[in-house]
Amino acid sequence: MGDMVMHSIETLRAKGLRVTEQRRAILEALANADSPKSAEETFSALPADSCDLVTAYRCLEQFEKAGVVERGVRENGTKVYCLGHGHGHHHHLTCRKCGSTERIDLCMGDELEKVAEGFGYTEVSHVMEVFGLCPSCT
Amino acid sequence: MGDMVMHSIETLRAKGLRVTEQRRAILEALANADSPKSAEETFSALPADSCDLVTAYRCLEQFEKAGVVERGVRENGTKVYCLGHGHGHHHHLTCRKCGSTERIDLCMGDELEKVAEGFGYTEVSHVMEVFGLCPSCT
DNA sequence: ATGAGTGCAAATAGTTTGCAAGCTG
DNA sequence: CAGCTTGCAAACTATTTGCACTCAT
Repeated sequence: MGDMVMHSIETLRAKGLRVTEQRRAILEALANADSPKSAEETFSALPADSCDLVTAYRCLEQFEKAGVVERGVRENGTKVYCLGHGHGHHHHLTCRKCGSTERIDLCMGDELEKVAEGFGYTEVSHVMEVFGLCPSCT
Repeated sequence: MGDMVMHSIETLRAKGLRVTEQRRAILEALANADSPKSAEETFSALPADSCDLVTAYRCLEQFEKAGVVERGVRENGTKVYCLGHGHGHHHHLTCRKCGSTERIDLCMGDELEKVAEGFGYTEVSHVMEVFGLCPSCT
């Protein structure tokens, strides 16, 4: 089990959440993923019968609240998750056709926060996804 | 009827799309909106019996393909549309609680495109939404 | 006239909820 | 042992599709 997963588990405990086999499996799956995954995708990446799909949805939601995963949105609106700790906040470039992704470290979170504060907004967060056609799909 | 709507109608014609009463109504509704609207919201903003909800979905989709509206995604994944404000690609800051929005002109489209091209990607587009708690909801 | 566009009904996809039973701390 | 978690079924929301009919060009 990677550092990522162990650290996430610590965080869960620290927040009073329980650590079950299902949650471990989901964290493992996310840790092994090279791109953000939807609940369904995370679920299919799990060893057979690890848990119910509904549980995947519920855990991912909890994980997000606990801050161990970051949530994004695909071009079509599906929510996607990826383990955040250690990776830092980042974004993804996704191929519209084949779905392959690249990590993008470019982010203007700070600027956004500044602008938002200018409007008097607090607890600012943002979601950004970049899409295109990858070399092999062009 | 505003310039916005007229210009959009021109564009539709130019792309070989037909101009119906329903489409005019939808364009009007978007023109009067001060923030991006979902298909359902656009539909409810229409004068009674302007058209079917399904038609709203279909038109918005066509409008996006034709380039007369820009599409975004809410934090929860619902798709939203707005008339390209005088062409300026821009983003929105949305209050998580009351839904009010502010326009944000900050955008790093160019940088993104450059990065994406570095990966060999073409036809790059991006979606970004910023969320927070507005002054009155804090 | 002819094919794009529309309405209505019904199907999907993604996600959420209710409730009884199971397991963690 | 209390109550967070899970599984299963069912409900829901947002969106899409099939088909016959209508209307813009």
